[in-house]
Amino acid sequence: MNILEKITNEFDSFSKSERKVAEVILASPATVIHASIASLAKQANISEPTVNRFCRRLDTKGYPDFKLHLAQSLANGTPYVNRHVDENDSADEYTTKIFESTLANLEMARKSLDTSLINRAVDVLTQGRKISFFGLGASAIVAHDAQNKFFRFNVPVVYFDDILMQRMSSINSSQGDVVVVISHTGRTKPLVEVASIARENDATVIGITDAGSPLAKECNIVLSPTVAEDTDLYMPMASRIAQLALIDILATGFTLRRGSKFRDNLKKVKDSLRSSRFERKE
Amino acid sequence: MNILEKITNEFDSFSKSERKVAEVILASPATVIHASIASLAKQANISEPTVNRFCRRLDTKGYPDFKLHLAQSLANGTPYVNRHVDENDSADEYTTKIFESTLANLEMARKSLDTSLINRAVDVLTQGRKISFFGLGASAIVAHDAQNKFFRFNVPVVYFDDILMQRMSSINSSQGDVVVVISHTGRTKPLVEVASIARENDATVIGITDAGSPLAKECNIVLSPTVAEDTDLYMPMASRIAQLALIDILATGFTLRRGSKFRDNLKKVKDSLRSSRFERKE
DNA sequence: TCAGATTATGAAATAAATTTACATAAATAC
DNA sequence: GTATTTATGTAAATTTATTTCATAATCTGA
Repeated sequence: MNILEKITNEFDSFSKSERKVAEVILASPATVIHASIASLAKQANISEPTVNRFCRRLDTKGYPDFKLHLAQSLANGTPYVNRHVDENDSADEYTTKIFESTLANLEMARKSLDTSLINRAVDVLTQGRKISFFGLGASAIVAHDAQNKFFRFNVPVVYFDDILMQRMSSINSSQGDVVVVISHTGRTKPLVEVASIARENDATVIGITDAGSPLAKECNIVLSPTVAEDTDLYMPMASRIAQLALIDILATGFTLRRGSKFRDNLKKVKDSLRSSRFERKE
Repeated sequence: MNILEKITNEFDSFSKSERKVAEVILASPATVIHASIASLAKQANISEPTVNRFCRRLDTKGYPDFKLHLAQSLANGTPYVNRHVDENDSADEYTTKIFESTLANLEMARKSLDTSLINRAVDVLTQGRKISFFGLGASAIVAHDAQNKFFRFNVPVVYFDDILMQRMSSINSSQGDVVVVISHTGRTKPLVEVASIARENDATVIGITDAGSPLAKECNIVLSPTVAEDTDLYMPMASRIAQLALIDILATGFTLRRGSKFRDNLKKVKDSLRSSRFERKE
């Protein structure tokens, strides 16, 4: 764990003097990195050995080692899922915060994904006779993107963002068909029904959704890229970006499984666009 | 610059003894972090002051400061835009690579964005009478997503992924209208024409595209989230995720500009979904 | 509330690590 | 091949960090 987070977490268990040091450190960690133990002690109004004890309490070998850890925490660009945009933020500030939060959430999603399940999902996708991607609202975009990727592979693929079309399509599905349902919360009733219908018709259902949700229960395979609870406060943000990254992963897995000859297809699709483009001059 | 890269770059300009230290450091930087100047000197078979001079040569204050820099270089986890997926990668490997590349590219996009232009774009958007988002292919998804966000603000907003609709729509635009055209390359001929038509009809055109492209020339404001050249090798990946992050930023700027009363709107939209959802149990 | 125990803190001494000053060796130029 | 510059090492000085030990603060249980 990041030592800055550790200080924050354990703050309550610190003694009076330790809290003083902690406050000074948290206030400006970047300055502390270049301070000697003496100057830090002075800033915090405590003695040098107390600083030293503080460092050891945090499982470092001593003050210099502590500074090393601190430097590393800072270098990580500080992953602050929790840095919320504020009313009076400048363009510069909210831009930074949104990027930081997106990065931190992607990192989180990556850790939460089970690669053995990804592997199984890729298996299923490559063996599928027909692939359908269903999503509503922000997840419709992810489904749309998935179609855009998979159609390049020259496999039958459809995408619907209309609940009626999704229903009709899943009623017509059968063994060998793969249905991918996408929903961040996994609690959208009509979509849960769609998944259920698809299963009743023997299609394999892959869910890109919250692992414990009602939707997840209807799926054969559940992939759940988890992001921080509070990031989609007013509108979907981090969740859909994490879902898109997952689509990239599935598409990549798909092409790898299909072998190298197959990859020529991709090039063909890409080249087909050329005539509608302005040439690059360089 | 990363101090490890710096050592590599300047290696040729080092003296004989300096090279010895450099070699030891490059061989196992993680070990050096915990070594004293004496032990490093011994390992490199040179004297302590030489190590010290080596550190200063690299623009650090001395050995401890050098270790700090080194620690930070290591902490950065090494940004791997260039770690390409390999034929024989396991699910675990390609998952990691895609996440890393996405993260690195987002970081890159963040650095490339000019926040003062974002600020101007937000100005234009808040003052627009009607907002249109146009994109084709993978960028259509981004336009789709933008519509999904901006319609929540209760402003007239449309999105088209069909080139004919885009043309018709821009022919009908007029002063006060804002047209946002999205294209990674900025070289898709029909879309450049659409932008040109919109401008002729006095709409304000915001481009989310490559800064030097033909499309950029037709825009009043150009926002260009730059990603590494080779990441969209076979299909759009990093580019569209960076574009989506930019949409988040514009949408956030929009809500901030509109003030707090306005944010109730967002809550209303979100609440309206409740009845179609399964309740959470916890 | 108070004695006794425990824990926290700081002053001074010690130990460790780093830097400086200076001398010598190596490399380069003329 | 000597003069000059540059590179390196030894040893001393300085800075920095740690340990020891005494004292102060806090807590425990009658």
